[in-house]
Amino acid sequence: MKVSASDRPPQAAPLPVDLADGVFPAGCPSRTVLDHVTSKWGVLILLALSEGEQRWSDLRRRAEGISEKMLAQTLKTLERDGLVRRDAQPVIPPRVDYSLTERGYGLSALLVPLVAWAFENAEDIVNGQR
Amino acid sequence: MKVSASDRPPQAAPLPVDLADGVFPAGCPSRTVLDHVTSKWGVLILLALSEGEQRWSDLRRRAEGISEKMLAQTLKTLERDGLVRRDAQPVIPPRVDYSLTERGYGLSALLVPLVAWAFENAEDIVNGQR
DNA sequence: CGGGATCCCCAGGGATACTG
DNA sequence: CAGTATCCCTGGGGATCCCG
Repeated sequence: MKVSASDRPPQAAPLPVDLADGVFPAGCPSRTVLDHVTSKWGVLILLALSEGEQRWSDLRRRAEGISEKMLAQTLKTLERDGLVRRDAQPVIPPRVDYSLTERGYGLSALLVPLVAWAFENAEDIVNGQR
Repeated sequence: MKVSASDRPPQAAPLPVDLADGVFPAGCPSRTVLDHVTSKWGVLILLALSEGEQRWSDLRRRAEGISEKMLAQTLKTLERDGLVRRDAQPVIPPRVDYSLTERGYGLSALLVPLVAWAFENAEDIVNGQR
């Protein structure tokens, strides 16, 4: 059964079926990946790295409020997902650089507009709260 | 000190300064908004609603695995943020329709490519794990 | 400097039961 | 049908100490 266009806002559009079928099921891999990528700190780290290579301490300062544990965990997850490259140099004191992989850059290109949207709409949203 | 272009992958680009300043600080509103929007269930609900108006029970079935508590909580948060519109009809049995607001649609337009990315890359990513 | 290992805590979230 | 209320628990995540 079809629904006439006037029944819903003009912007409403059906998702590609394979996308809908692929993401909504409970156990699907895309859910896991989505969780990694949209995690509280994951977004910020990915965003920071989209500006280029950064050191551990840079990231720690950049993602204000992150604990060492969560930074390590987030970076490890993103590295396992093939989104972040880790370059450890065997010097004293140690120096480790993190950067995005090709795939990581592809993702960050989608994340940047999202974060920009959040930034632009944040004030309106919190104001509407009261 | 400047870094020459060859030192980093060609895709690396600085974020707009106001964006970087706005999102990385700990207490900023954009962090909160971002957390709502990228929350585990928030993304799926927003995505489902991007296809048009849906009822509570539709959403519950769609976002497979969500508990009633989390569905209620997620919808309430998104409604407070002005992203989701709630239309309760005073009939027996009750019927409540949820749909995206104008702002919600703007957001979903950014979310769809992200979820599509997750779906397309999910297999590669989990395969790379072993 | 860049982490790893531990301990510990509370709130995020599930399950169940009830209601308008 | 569309929620609310309650109980309960575990694992996400902070704090701290240590090590190469």
